[in-house]
Amino acid sequence: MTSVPVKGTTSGGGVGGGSRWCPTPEQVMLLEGMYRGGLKTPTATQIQQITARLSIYGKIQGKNVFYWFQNHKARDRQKLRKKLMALYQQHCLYPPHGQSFPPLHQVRGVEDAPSCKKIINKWKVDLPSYQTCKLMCECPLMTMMMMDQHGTTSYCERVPPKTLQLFPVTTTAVSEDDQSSTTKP
Amino acid sequence: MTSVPVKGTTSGGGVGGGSRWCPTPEQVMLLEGMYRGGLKTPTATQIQQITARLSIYGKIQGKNVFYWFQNHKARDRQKLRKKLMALYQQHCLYPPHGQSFPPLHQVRGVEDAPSCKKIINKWKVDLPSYQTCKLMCECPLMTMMMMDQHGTTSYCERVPPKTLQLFPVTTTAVSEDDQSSTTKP
DNA sequence: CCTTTATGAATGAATG
DNA sequence: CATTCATTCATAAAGG
Repeated sequence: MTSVPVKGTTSGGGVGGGSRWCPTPEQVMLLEGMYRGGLKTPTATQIQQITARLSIYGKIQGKNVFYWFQNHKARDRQKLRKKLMALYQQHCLYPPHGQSFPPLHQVRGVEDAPSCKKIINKWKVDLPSYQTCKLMCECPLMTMMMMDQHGTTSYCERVPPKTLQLFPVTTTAVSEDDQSSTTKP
Repeated sequence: MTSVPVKGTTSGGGVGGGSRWCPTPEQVMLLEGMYRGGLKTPTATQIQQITARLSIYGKIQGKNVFYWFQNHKARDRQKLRKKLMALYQQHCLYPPHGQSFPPLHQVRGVEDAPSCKKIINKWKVDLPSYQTCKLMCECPLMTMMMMDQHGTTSYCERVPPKTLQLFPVTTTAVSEDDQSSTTKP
């Protein structure tokens, strides 16, 4: 697997410093290692240390590390949430009467679009995504869907490992994953 | 990061599966309809529903819908911004002092910072590019440039026309450098 | 062929 | 934290 672009141009190399941080493969690798290792939300101190250590591979700032973890975790959860939602819909929420799906209606062209604002509200008829997720997370279904979500989920954070570990985090071929979309070559 | 496809070219062994999502005309039509109808940023739930509905026209996944809206809006905005910029330059308002332009998003400076939770405040030395745009969008000039897009631009969203200065001259130095102790948890 | 354009995808950076 | 924005990357299609 070829690695990331690594491209020599643009920022990465630490040009005048106008662009955004472009992590080197080494940095990414290390960051991911830490993340998988369980570090999900580094403290200020940790961020500093990490920054220092990674700086030997390329220009990097504390905020980069900070954001990296923020984003990584967020996207991780986001994916999870989406899957849950999909499953949830597919399993529990059938349309009231076997009809297609309730909320969405043909929003044809602009012509008669009934005051956009309305539409938006119309669609907004969903339940708070966050709460929904929370609730759903408590439902056993979660187990199912976690199945294909590789075991990036580590122990630390929140509840102490004591509780339980749904799956043996066998460090499967992490990466790639995604919604199994169109298997990337 | 988790991936780094980089797939050289055509997956040799990759199943004929397919690379990325290729929306069918029907899907595109519906998506555009919704977009024009006012839906610019669907919620997670909406994405799921849309996905379900569009799936009868062809293979599609939640993330595709998500990205579609994301990109569509972004590009829409980008074009708008460009036009505005052009008009802006061509007409009135020259930079206060022969300087170039108000950097739409020049983030710079901000050196590393140790603080944790509040790190953000530390590097928060840039100017709000988004707001700038917003302000610009509210300027009457907008009307002009919208001309050639026919009604594609939905009439909803944002605030109603109002007269106001094009640019925030409030560049009040943010030199506030007091960092006292920032009691960090 | 090689550039240019359009667009799906990914991710760094913010904001609230 | 969840969401959103801006940029950038990777490709496929279109045009010279």
